[in-house]
Order: sequence, then C-alpha cells, then structure tokens
Amino acid sequence: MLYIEFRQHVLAVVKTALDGQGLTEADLANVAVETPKDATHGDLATNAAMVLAKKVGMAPRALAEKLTEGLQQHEAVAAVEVAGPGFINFRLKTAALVGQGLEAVRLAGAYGTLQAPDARKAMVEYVSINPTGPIHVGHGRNAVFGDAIANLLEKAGREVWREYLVNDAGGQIRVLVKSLHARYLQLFRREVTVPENGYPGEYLIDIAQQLKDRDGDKWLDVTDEETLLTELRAFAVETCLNLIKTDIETLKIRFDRYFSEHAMHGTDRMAQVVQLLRDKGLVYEGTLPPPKGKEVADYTPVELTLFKATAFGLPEDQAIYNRKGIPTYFGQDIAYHYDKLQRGYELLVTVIGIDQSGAFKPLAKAIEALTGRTDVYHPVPYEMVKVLRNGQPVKLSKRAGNIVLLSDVLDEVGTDAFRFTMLTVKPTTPLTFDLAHAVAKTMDNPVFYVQYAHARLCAVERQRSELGIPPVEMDALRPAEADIHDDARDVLREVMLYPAVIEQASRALEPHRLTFYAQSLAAAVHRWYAAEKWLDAANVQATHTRLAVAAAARTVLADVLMLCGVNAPESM
RNA sequence: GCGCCCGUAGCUCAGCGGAAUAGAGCAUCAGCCUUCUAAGCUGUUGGUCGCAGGUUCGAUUCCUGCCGGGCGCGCCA
Repeated sequence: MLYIEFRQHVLAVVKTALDGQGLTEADLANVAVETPKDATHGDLATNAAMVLAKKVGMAPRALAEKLTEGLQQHEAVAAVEVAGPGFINFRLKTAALVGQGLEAVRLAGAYGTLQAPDARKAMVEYVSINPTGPIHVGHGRNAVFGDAIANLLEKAGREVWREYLVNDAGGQIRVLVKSLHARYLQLFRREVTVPENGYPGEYLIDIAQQLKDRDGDKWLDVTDEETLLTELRAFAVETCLNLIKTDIETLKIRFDRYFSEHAMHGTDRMAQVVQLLRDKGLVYEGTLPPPKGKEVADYTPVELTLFKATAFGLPEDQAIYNRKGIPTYFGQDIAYHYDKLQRGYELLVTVIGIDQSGAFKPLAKAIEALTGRTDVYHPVPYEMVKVLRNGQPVKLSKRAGNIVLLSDVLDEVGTDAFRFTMLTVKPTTPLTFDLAHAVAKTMDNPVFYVQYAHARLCAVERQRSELGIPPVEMDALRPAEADIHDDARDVLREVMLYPAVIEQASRALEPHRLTFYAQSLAAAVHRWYAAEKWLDAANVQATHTRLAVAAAARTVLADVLMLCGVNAPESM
C-alpha cells in the first residue's frame, strides 16, 4: 500500500541521512507523513526536518534541503519541495495514484488491512449493561462504539475477542428479583407494589407473566428473599438478557462470549488475584477514612481488605471486600480483568460510561500492578446521551421507569442512521438526541450522503453494461494521463489515504474518524460525478480508466461503511 | 473539597503526540437537471479557537491558574 510504503521510505531516508547523529526511535516517532492542509501544497507532506532540526543542530529548512535528494528517490514521487518553516511537500505521480486505485480493487476487503505493531491479542468489552431490563438509547452509544472499535482493531491486524460482562452477581439482581416477584404477585391480584428503588418498568409485567405461564402459582406464597433469589435469579437474568440481546442483534452486533460474573465466583479467580497482589505487598488489611464530599452520620471505621492504590498516586486505597466479606465492585473487576489476562489477552479495551471514571482509575492501577505495564488497559470513556422529547430533556433512569428504549429509536430512524450518527462525534463529546428531530433530520443525515455515493458508483457499473461498454480488465488497464480528471485524481488521493486512516483511528481507538473519512471520500466522489460524465461509449479507454477509479472508491467506501456497521446499498 | 469530561462560525461538531492563511455539515444568500439517481454539484456570508499567564523560533494544540457547563465521589452499582 502506497501510503505505508511511502512513509517507510521517508523514515529510511531520514535514518540514512542522519546516521550516527544519535536519532532514537522516539525521535522518529515524531516524524509524520500526512496530507497538507492546503491541497495546492501537494499530495503528502512531512514535518521531518522541523522535528529533527534541533536534534542534529541544523536549521529546519537546511535539513529539509539535505533530505530532498534522497526523498526524491521513490518511484511515486513527481516533485519534492521545501516550503514554509521547513515542510517537505510531495507531489505524487498520477500514475502512482492510479496504481494505488488498482491495488485497492485487487485487494478488495484486504485493502487498508494492516499488520499490528505487536502480537498482542485484544479483548474489547462493551455494552455490559446490567441484565435488569431493556437497553435505553444511551447504551446504544456504547454498543456502537465498542463494535466499531473491535472492527477497527481487526482491520489494523489484531486478533480481537468481543465480550459482554453480565453483571449478575450484585445487589441489583436481588432488587430485580424482588421487583419481579411483586409484579408476579400482582398478576394474582395481590395488593403489593414494586419496592421503592426497585424496577418499575412495564417490561417486568411481561416477564412476570412468562414466569406465571411457566410455574403457575409456585412462588405465590414464598416470602423468603434468599429462596426467591436462589430460585429466580437465573430466570430473571436470562429473560432480561434476552431483551438486551434482541436490540443488540438489531444493531448487528454479536459477542464472542457473554461472561457471567456469577459463574466466575464459582471459581477461585478472585482468591488467586488477591493472593497475587498480596504477594506483591499491594493488598493489606486496614481502614479507610470517611468519605469526602458528603456527611455520613453513621460512619464507623472497620478493617477491610484493601488494594494499595495510593502506591500508584491515587488519593485513597480501594476496598476489595466489603465489611460483610463480599467482593466489592472493584474486587470483582480485578478478578474479571485478571481472568482476561489469564486467557491470553494483553490489550484490554473497555467502553465505559464516563460517570464511572472513578472506578476505572484504580482498576487501571491494579492491572498495572499485575502486568508491570501501563499500556494494557484502555478504558474508552463516553459521555451520556441526552435525549430531548418535545424540546425537553428526558431523564433516563431505569428505576424511574421513563426509559427511551433503544428499540423505539431504531424503529424510528433505522439502524444505519443510528450507528452512523453515534460515530460522528468523538465519545467524550456529549451527544444530544432530539427524538422529535430525529425523523425530520433523517434526510440531511450524513449517512445518506455516504450511502448515496456508494449507490451511484454501483449504478454507473450497471449503466455500463446497458450501454454495451465492455467490462474493465483491471490488469490490462493502461490509463492515459489525459483520461484522468483532477476530480478523479482527488478521489484517488482519498483512496490512497485509507490505510493511514485505519492506522490512526485504531491507534487512538477513535472510530469516529471513520465516518469523517467516509464523508470526505463520498464528497470527492460526488464532486467528480458532477464534474464529468464517466460513461462514454465512443471512448472506451477513457471510460475504463474512470470505471477503475470508481471501482476503487466503491471498494473503499464499502469497506469503511462495513467497519462502521452501516450498509453499503447498491441502489437507493 | 476532590476527580473526570466539555467550552472552536448563528446551530451541531472535527482538528489538539505543536508548525505553512483555523475546517466540515446544517442554516443564509446566488447559481446548476433534454446527458450515467439533484438524497447531488458550484459559489457566498460567518470565528480575538472561554479568559489570563507560561514553555517554544512557532500554541486552538503542551503546562499553571481562573470562569462557565456536565458527570461522579463510601465498604452502593
């Protein structure tokens, strides 16, 4: 792939020219090969001279001049120019861009697929919402981001495992079972209400009905909470999880595994990891100071099993077991992540609500303690989705019962529009979703712009055969320079950059870059489409050149949409 | 009190491992269909990049302090 090869060429030239001047890998990592902001400056540019000037004691422009000759020695380069404070600008041969287009067509889905910088296997954990009810629209953001990140890491050459942590072991399941039982009793006309702080959502009425259909009045006079929990836990979790799975499937998301926390507690993972940390001197018995920020009247210090987070610069140590000896959320999290490590995953990505930022910091330190490295755990925090209904914010709370269901939104706007929209802003930017506006906004949603470009590219291929123009033989194609319109050349430039986009987006775990790239490529296609007529039965050679460019664009557009989880329609 | 996130054009947002005149979409206004899908294209208006310092040859980008908005802060989840 041209971009990858060319950047290697730049680095090789730099290394050779500055051999023996003490350049380190870190210095070279600062060398960027990217597109100039202003297209008139060329097709690619590098900041190498500016970044390295100080290191080798030369003026940036002088160093740039020195590098020019070597840089010119690449078959794709048409011209090299030193400009501004020390940029080196490259103009590429149009033939090289065409060649890149043909390579994209030949490689098809493999174009843009990279080799990972190391062999570490990645696990992406996402969604992971508590199995206590259906998914609301806010969780959709998590689902879409996680899925796109997993796709992206695969595209970047990683082996990827997708996992959903089923939090079926905590107190919220107890509350769920109590709520379910109350709904169940109501079906028998008993005068009971869903407990305060329970789950009042109507979905539990349906689930209670299922329970009644299955077991009849078996649980009618059972009042012991522990018995109910033991007996109904599996049913409650499974039925709720099925609600979730339905929406997950609508979003075209699949997991390699639903990991049960409850099942994990049947193993000795927890004990193992605590012992491991204890051996490192990072676990001890002690007391915590009273919580900050609010008054706790009944605070009494008690000795707990603690993780020494303060050894890693955090303000407070973290409890692993609570005063009843039950693992805390943090304790479970360590055990779960230790399990991931034991299964051979060394790149742990977790898409997680930013409201839990307090939780993932200590976890990051625990993983650092276990692995000795800081580049294993990668939380991807995202801001909550704010939902407006009739211009008014809707409070999203399962317990309050006023949920905006993901499934409702998907029914309204469609999976493609939803997924694409979720990926148009970076995860830390708050996202406002106006329900009333969502439908009306569909027509100017950028997803249609991109899909339309793909449909047009397909339509032209259909038209070709109707006009009796023979199909393109890519291998035999010998394009003439004159057959390539400037706007077609711009399309090829975008095609050339696709591997760079994959590389940067995957490294930063930022799939929103995909949708920006898709829009940019689509814009180039639309512009070119308007600029000249592609199909000309009287000039087959020029037509074939254009169809090759179109095929390259179509290949890449389809691929980037696939990574986003969005359809690439052949007609609209 | 502490922690995290955000503050860029009228609106929604990119850019922020520093660099050449700060970008896109929408909205405004003016054009383009007897020609491969006008869900498209071209042009136009519009910004002291929250404020103040600092580092640098160079800061929207890095550091510090403020201001404004959001989220969170026991052994809960």
